[in-house]
Amino acid sequence: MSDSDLVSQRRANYDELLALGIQPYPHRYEASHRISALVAGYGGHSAEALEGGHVPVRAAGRILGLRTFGKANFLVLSDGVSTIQAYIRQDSVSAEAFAMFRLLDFGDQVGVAGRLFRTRTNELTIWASDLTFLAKSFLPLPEKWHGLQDVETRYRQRYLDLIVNPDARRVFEVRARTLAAVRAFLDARGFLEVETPMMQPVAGGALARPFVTHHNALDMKLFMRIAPELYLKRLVVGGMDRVYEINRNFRNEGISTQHNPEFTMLEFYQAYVDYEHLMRLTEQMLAEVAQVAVGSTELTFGAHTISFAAPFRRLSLREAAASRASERLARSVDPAMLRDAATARQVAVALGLEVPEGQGPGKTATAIFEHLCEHDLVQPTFVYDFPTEVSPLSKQRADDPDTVERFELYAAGFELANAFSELNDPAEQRRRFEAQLSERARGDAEAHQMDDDYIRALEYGLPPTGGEGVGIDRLVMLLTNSASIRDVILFPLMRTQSSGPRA
RNA sequence: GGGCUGGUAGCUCAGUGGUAGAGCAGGCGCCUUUUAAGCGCUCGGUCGUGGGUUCGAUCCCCACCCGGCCCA
Repeated sequence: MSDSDLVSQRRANYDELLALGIQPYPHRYEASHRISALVAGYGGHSAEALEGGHVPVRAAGRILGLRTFGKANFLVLSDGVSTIQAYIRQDSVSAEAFAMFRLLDFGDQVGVAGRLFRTRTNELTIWASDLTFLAKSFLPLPEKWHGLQDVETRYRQRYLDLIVNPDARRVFEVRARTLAAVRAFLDARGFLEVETPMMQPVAGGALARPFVTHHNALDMKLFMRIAPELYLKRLVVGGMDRVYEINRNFRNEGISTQHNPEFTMLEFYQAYVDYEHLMRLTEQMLAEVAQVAVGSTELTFGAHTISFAAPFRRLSLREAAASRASERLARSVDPAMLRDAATARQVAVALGLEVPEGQGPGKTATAIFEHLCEHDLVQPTFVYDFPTEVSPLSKQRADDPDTVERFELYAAGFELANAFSELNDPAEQRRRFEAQLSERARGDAEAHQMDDDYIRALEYGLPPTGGEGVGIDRLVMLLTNSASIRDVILFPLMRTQSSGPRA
C-alpha cells in the first residue's frame, strides 16, 4: 500500500467522521486526570478496590494501540509519558460513539470517559462510557514494536521519535532535571541568574570561529556569541559578585558526536575565589546534579562506570603530557621541555603531530596533551595549570608567569568544563589581547579579538574572581548514557533535504 | 576535508545482472476481557538522485544528495 493510499484511507475515515457530524477539531477536553496521574494513582489498586470505588475518569491522549474484536475493543492511550488501556464495548457506549470508534486510526487523539477497572489479565483499564474525537493523524506512525530506528528521521522529525520511542522522552526529562538541579545548586549559594547578549559586536570569551550576522536598521555587523564570558565579568565589575548564565553558544565549526554548532553552556563567576575553590565547587555540583537528575553519582557510560563522587583526580597538564609522551616515545620527556618552543616541537613531531612554523610551546604542549591524554580520561579528572599562551583570559600563577591558574574537567574522554582564576589586571589583559591579535594576523581565525570596552571595565576594577563554563549537553550525555550530542539536543542541526531529483 | 559504511513498502529488515520479499502497519471477514491478540483472505515499491556499461541494472562503474562511525 503506497503512502498516498495509507493517507487517503485516513482522509476517508476523517471524511466519514465529518459525515457523522463529529466536530473534527474540538477546542478542549475536560480531562479529570492526565494518564500518567491515573497510572501513578491507581496502578496499585486491586480489581476489588476499583469495583468498590467506581472511579469515574476522563482522560485524553494519542492512540498507540488498537485491538479490535468486533463488539469489544481495546485501545492504548498515551499522554507521552504513560499509557493506559481503554475498553470500548458496543453495549457500553452510544451508537454514535461506537460508529466513531470504528473510524479511528492508530495515532489519532481521543478522549475517553468511563470508570476504572481491571481486566482478566489484571491490566488497569478505563471501561469507556463515552468517546470524544480530538484530532486526526493523517500520516501513518512508525511501527509499534521496533519503534523508529532511523537516526536521521529521529533527529529531523523528533516528534515521531518522542511518540514511539519512550527512551527519547526519558533523555529530555533527565536534561530538564539536570538544568533544574544546576540552578538549584547555584541559587542556594547566592548566585544570580542573568541573560547576556547572544548577538555581539565582538565575539569574545573563547577561542572559536563565530557565526556572522547583520542588523539591518543599524547596518551593523554582529556575531552570534561564542561565549558569554566577557559580559558576565562586566557584571562582576558591576557588583553582581556571584552570577551565572545558562544559554546557547554558537560556534562555526565542524559537527561531531561531541559538537553541535549551537550548544548549551553554563557559565558562573564568583568573586573573591580562585580556581582551587572552583574545583571543590565543581565536585559538589556534579555530585549533587547527578544525584538529583538520575538518582546516583555512579553512571554507566558505554562500557564504563563513571563516578561523580568527590574528590576528582587532578593532573598537571604539562606533567601529564610529558609522562604520556615518555611512555609513547620510550625516552624521558621532562615537563620543562614543553616550555621551550624548539624542544616542545621535537616531542610533538616525534609523536607525529604537525606543528605550524612559529607555534609557541604552550600551544604545542596543549596539542600533545589533547593527542595523548584526553581520550583516556574516563573518570572525572581536573587537568590544571595551562600554558599562559593558550589562555588569554586567565590569571598567571604568582610563581610561574608561563602558567595560568586554569583547569579543564575531563570525563568519558571529553572536555566537560573549563575554569580559571580570572585575569583582572587591565594592562596585562591588553597585552594578552595584543598577543592574540598577532596570532590572528598570522592566520589563526580562532584567536581572540580586541575588546576595548572589556578592558575599560577591568580598569574600573574586577575583584579577584573564579569563573567556569560547563557544557550542559555533554553533561547530559554522561547522565543519559548517550553516545552522541545529537541524542540530547531535541533538534540538532541537519543539512536541509533537497526533495526529488535536480533538473 | 579524508577513510569506512548506509539509503529497498508507512515502519523494521532480507535479497538478486533477468523489472523484488518477510514481519508489523493498512483493507475485508470472524470474534463482547485482549495486550507484539488470533485465524483466513488481500492491497502495497521510480530499490536516494542523475549518468554510464549491458540485450537487460535495484544489483556493476562514475558523479551527486542525505545520513552514520572513525580520523584531521
